[in-house]
Amino acid sequence: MSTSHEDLRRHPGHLVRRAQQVHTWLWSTEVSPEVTSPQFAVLYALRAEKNIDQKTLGERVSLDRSTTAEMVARLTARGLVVRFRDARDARRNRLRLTAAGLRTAERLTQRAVRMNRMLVSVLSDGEQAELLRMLSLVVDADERLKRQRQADPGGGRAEHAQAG
Amino acid sequence: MSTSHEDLRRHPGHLVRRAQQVHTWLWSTEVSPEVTSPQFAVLYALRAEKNIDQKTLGERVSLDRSTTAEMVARLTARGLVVRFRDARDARRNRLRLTAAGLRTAERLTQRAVRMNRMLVSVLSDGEQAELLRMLSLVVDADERLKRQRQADPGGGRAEHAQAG
DNA sequence: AGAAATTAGTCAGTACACGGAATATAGTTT
DNA sequence: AAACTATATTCCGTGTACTGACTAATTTCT
Repeated sequence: MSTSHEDLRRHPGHLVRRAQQVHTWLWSTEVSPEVTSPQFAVLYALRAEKNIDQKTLGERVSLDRSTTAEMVARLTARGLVVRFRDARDARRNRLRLTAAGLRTAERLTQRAVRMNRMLVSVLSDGEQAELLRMLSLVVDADERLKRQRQADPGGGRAEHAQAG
Repeated sequence: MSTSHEDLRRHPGHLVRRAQQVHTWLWSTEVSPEVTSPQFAVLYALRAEKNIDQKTLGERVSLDRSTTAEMVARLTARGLVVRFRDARDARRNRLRLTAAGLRTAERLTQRAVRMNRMLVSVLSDGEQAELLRMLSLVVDADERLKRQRQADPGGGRAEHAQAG
């Protein structure tokens, strides 16, 4: 006991990082080695909404402007997405899936669903639902907190009370 | 509803990625902007075990060889860690915290614990324990699967049955 | 209309993360 | 001892992710 490196493994933050690592690995082996999970998220979002701009896309897939731009550039280079300046508002890049992009999105959706089942397959169905619910709660609450603070830095009452 | 971009937000994998994002942000605002969470993990592991080599360190904090090497290089450059060749086995880099590294590790441990409480503070105490338990189960199972497959590629029975 | 503020995107810099190839050292076989 | 194998690290290339500074276009205010 008390080999204190075990403590770390009980920190939610560290656990989440490890969870993401196994997810990335499972994705590359079970879904696709060439299209990454965030790239798929982009294709998926572009399939759902036609001609959105980069900012909106970033919001949909939870990526900041810089990362979104890079990712779109990569997907464009590979012929899965097209990018063109909006005529009405020349600040915006509008985005659209190519035929190949659409095919890829559809093909990988099946596999992604299967992989996600694998990822949490040690848990019972009830536990899986619980995990999903709790993760959503945590993410939504913290994203809310982040937006709040960024809008009003240093202001407002503390919504996140720390235990203890 | 059926605005299908909401589907993504119910994929465990995607949720885990977002969870890691909010964790990273909360870390930088609540624990330290200059020492990152993975860097802290390294310091923490080095505090627990003296003079371990890079490979062992990587195992403790769940990082691959390349990333471990880079991180150690950064921490060395900042004077938090020292790295020296093992006399008995000249392949190995042995690592040790400096006095400053130890101080940093100890100072940040308090804050890390507090931040982790914040991260999951939308959940009740019971839920937090459940989340921790389930995440650990998922991570351990998938890491086991990964090691298994890497040791014996293509062999063995499928331990992870996919639902459906 | 002109100034000021806002907004979208780019660019540069830093850090995490991984796989494959190359290198060096160590251990094992014959 | 030479040949082979295993191991630890490094190096290279790619991709994700964020911040801050900058540019360009639009909107708002006066």
